[in-house]
Amino acid sequence: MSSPVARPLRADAERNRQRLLVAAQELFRSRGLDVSMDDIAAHAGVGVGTAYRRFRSRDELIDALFEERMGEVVDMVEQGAADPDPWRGLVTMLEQTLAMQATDRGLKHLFHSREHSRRRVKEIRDQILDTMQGMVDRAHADGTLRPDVTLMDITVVNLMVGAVADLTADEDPTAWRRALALAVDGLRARPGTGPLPSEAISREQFEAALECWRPPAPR
Amino acid sequence: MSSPVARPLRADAERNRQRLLVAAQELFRSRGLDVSMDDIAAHAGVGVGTAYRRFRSRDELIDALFEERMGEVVDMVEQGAADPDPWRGLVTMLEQTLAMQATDRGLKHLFHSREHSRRRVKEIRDQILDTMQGMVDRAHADGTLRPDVTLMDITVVNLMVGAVADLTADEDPTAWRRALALAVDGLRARPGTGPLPSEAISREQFEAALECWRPPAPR
DNA sequence: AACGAACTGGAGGGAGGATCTCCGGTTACG
DNA sequence: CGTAACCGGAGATCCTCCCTCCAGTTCGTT
Repeated sequence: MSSPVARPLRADAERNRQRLLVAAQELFRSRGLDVSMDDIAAHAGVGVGTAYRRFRSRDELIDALFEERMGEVVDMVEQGAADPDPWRGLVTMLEQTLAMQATDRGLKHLFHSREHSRRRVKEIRDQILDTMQGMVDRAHADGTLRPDVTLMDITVVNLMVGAVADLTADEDPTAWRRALALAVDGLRARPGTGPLPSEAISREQFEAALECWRPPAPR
Repeated sequence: MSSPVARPLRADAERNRQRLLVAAQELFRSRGLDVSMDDIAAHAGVGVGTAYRRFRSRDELIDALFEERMGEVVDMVEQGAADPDPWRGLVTMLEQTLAMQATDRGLKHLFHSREHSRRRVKEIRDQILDTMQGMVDRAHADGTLRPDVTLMDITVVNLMVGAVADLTADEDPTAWRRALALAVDGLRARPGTGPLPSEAISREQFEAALECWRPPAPR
């Protein structure tokens, strides 16, 4: 049996733990999860040894930071799903999740990796997709969403606008909004738009594609 | 003065040179330009030493392979510009250049790096953008292109559909066509579409953004 | 068929970068 | 004030990539 009461850390140790968490948070946000422990420790103004003493590995640090935050994304999606106007719900959902991606590459990275999906990410992603499927169905019934657009097309839009967000983040953090506006106009049902070419990608294909996303090269 | 007549390579040497070129071509296409000489040599069934004997550096190999191919991209764009219907020209131009990106990550990589733009890439890119500006102007005059869409928006569409092409290339090599169809519908002029949010990105910002593109992580 | 020049493969040295350990010195706190 | 807890960061280990070097092989010429 493990010790029932873990003695609290000494004051300096706890302070350093916090510093490490803050530093990791900042670096993960701006650069994605591929940040070395050396970088994190340096950014926290602490030795690497200290970093490894508090967090056995980078994964443990990631868990400590992101466990709760993943829920935020679920909330964004469900908030959109709760909108009585399905079209507006869909659009605000895209806006919200993209705003997240634009400001937190770490969280984005987490959702895109199968690496960390050994934990809860997979289930959360499935849950989100189920909710989104409902939104798509209602927007179809409503007649506002182009009928030949599928759930996977929505995720592809998310992916492609997300790419704009990634690449332009350091130059113009709002540039993705224009790209989203264009894409959203493409999603809207309208007379005279022919059927979409090719087939919609399958869910498995999409998961596989997600997996190899990497944050843009730092400059 | 350099030797006026370079003696031809011995038969085996020439054979290996060809093998290296083919191997490099294949790897660059499928993985982008970040392929090690070790990989190329191995893929050619040849020692690394041989690779370095024939090509002083990877850059030399890249030059040998891509010098002429860059012209193809210019042709694609100019072919679109020559279309009497400006809208159709714009769309086919996007299709062509994206089809290229979907099948040749090396060429894509070359166009996106400032690294290699010390050579001709920069001028070629400028030339392409000038031609495209003309297309955009004519499509505006024609009334088919949404009036608030700028040249840079077109390049952003290219970038974002290109991201889809990148990430889905191994799963479904045609998936990008659907994404392009959606985006193109968003570009079309239509009554009732409000002004686009945010500002169009500047050319300098776009160049900077391009630079940090990386091919997706291999699986 | 035999010889010298041209060529080959791949071991290995050097550079860089990440992970993780170890220990002499420092600090908190009962 | 003593000691258990904690600290920093040098450096061991393991990658991967670049590039060189040379003993051994192959070509093509005589």
